[in-house]
Amino acid sequence: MGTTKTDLFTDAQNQIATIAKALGHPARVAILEYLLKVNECICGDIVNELPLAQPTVSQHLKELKNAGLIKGNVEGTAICYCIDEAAIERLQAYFAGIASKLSEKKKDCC
Amino acid sequence: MGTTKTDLFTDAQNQIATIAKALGHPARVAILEYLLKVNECICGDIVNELPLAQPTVSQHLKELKNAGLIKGNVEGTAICYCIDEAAIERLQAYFAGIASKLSEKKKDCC
DNA sequence: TTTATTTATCGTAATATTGCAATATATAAA
DNA sequence: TTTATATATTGCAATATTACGATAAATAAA
Repeated sequence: MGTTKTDLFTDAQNQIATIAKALGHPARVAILEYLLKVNECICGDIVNELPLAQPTVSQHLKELKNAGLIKGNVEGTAICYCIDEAAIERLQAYFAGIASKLSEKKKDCC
Repeated sequence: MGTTKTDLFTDAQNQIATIAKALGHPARVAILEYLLKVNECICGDIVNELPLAQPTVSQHLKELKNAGLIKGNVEGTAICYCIDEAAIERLQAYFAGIASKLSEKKKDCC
């Protein structure tokens, strides 16, 4: 118990869930928005932007990276992080698809 | 510890995180997709669609409802569930906004 | 080499999530 | 009222997440 039964669902469902889960924490949303605001690779600097301790930020960055939402390369002493467009586009396409299917049908329920 | 420090982030960041978190489990993605496929209110039936026990499904439905992703009304013995368009549209707009800002800038990094 | 700086990892405590059996609740049907 | 059916809640065990201090690793600068 306590473990998500991923084998019972499709790959597509698991992939969406993985990306969504990575954004399921405000610190990780804040990191994404900061990377977007600066709009270029950030080398160092992210830790100072967040009201959390350095190991905690490092852990959140790792989760975003594992989920494919950000990319990062070693750049000397610092690390160069930026948003991975592919993941964002996948999410955007997914929800746009749902929204368009929803608009096709009746709203007179619930 | 173990608790997310929501007070350190903006309301907007917490709202996105809450909705994303609700979709951070494949069973809840599957529920959303099932509601979309049927494209009308579902009264009963959801439990049979998922490979999980009834209390587990009930719990997932509760989380989707708390996050505002689905709506549900009591309908006799059954419960009528359907997708809440507003939440989907908020997500779609959020990611579309990120995607468009990303496309404005250089890609020659990371 | 030594020192400073930056990020990652380890270890751990507190809390949250997942899943389900058992049970409760609520309504429909007999 | 009794029975059947559908969903919710409770309680619990297993696991995951969150957060951070301490420490390691890796590179730049002195």
